[in-house]
Amino acid sequence: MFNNQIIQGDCKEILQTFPDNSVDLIFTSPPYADQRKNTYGGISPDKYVDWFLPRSEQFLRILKPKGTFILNIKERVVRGERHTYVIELILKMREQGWLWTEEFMWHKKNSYPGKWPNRFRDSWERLLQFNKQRKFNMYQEEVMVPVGDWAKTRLAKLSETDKVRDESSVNSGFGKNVSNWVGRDMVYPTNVLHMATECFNRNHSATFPLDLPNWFIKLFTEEGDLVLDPFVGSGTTAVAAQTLGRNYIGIDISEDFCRIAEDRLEISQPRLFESPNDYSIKQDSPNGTT
Amino acid sequence: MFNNQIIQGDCKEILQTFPDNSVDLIFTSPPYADQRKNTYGGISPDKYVDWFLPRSEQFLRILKPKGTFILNIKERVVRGERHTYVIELILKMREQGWLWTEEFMWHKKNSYPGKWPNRFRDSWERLLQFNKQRKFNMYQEEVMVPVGDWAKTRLAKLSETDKVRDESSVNSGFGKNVSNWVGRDMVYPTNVLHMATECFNRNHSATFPLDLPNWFIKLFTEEGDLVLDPFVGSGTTAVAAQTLGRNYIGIDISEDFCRIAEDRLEISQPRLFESPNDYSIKQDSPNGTT
DNA sequence: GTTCCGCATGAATCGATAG
DNA sequence: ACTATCGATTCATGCGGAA
Repeated sequence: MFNNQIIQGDCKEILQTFPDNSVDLIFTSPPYADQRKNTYGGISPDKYVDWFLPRSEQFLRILKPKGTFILNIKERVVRGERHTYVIELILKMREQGWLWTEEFMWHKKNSYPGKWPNRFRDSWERLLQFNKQRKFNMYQEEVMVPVGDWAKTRLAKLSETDKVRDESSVNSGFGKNVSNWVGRDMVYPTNVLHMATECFNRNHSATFPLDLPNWFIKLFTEEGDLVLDPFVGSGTTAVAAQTLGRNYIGIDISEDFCRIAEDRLEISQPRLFESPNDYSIKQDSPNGTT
Repeated sequence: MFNNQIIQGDCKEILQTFPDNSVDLIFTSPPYADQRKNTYGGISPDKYVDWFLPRSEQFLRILKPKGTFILNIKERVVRGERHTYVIELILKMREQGWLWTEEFMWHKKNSYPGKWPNRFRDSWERLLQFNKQRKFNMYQEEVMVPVGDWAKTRLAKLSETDKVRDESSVNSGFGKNVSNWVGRDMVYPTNVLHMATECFNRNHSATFPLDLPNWFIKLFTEEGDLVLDPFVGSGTTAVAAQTLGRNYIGIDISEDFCRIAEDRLEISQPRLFESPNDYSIKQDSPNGTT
């Protein structure tokens, strides 16, 4: 098929040539409404849902039954209000047959600066998880994180004070949980991710950090699986998939972006032989102090 | 009127006795669907919107034109999916006349423990901001936070070495730049709040940390303003308002909760004479490392 | 070789000005 | 009135050069 390629075109048309149930993970950050006008022509917020739905219909068809679709998106402010196109999209996609399984939170540590009389800087984006079935592939152990300071300090004093408390306060839920942590270095993460945007690469404006697709690819796929990004842009998703030993397909309507993505894939390829697992996931430790 | 009281009853009826445009801030964390069954009879997720709308209609009427409504809520999981009642509520409240101004994010640093095969621990909640007008009262300076580690480490040596340099090299352009930073260790926060839940209150569920109402009361009201919590529960919002020198009104359908709230208000009252501003806001520093 | 600092750069938003 | 463009605002981040 098209494995490990960047394809130029509109994913609405390109994907029609794909067979049913063939993709393990779709991870994408589509052009936000009116946001990347120069490359995408600027979809107006009011028409965004209608623009998106025929594409998500294709996503639904080509996704494997146990596959996952992660949609990175954030609504913009229109006339002083958060626009509703994202939450309307969720409702419409459910009518289309999607399950809205979860909403992860990307806390952008370095959000865009600015000051306004009626709002603060927007510092988070949504990562909507959609599935075809209630049962889907999830490899939670792959994204475990080192235990945070909270647990470290808590467990240090456990033997002294908390063991006594453990007996006295049974229904706090705390004492029982602590015993699960003892002797562990790694814990499961939460649904909040703390990552900085990458605004330093001059050649390509990577919209999200490599760690973001990295995390979800590890979580929802195994090696050899197929990862699709239908709005691949500068190719961050494809690079992450390639580095992690997954197959990738990237689609973008812009020829320039396709070329940039191919260049990045070319450059990142040799790294496989140097340090295969050099991408550290800076995901939040459960207490958020990392 | 009812200033500085806890009122037992259903806010839908109680609020009908309130005059129009009389409240400066409504801050509340309503009973989540099916969560506080024993007290509110357990509103089923599918009926939640219909249950809420007549109440939010009263909120809209009694709120001052430049006032704000902060709604702390999070949809629960139903049959493996995030339920849609929260986003449906947003759409319906807009039809009611509300403006959906912003969505703050409360990152719960110590989320409820647990492990499931298909999802991680839920570590964030929504704080939906609604307004009647595009222009509303906002006192941003009241919630400024210490500057992040970046500036801390970089400016740490300023007072020692660089102040000397400042005098010797006048036209380097460096001295002028420094003057902007010296004495300025506070920056505006973002729309992501990092606070731990308070897990010591065992008798009543659905508690949020005192810092949460504290932060919004400081941000959206001045001293002497009126703060309403129509689902006051154990009284956290009222205590915060009282401590900050605002007037409060708390409403709850449960007599037990009303008594607990009144007790807490009684206890917290004397603190005013000890240390009026002793509640440190642990809001996120912009880089999220706090 | 470290550590340290200057610099450019963002999926932004508002208000004013202009057609 | 309603849209389109532009300037001002602001701060975390990594790179590159300097000490």
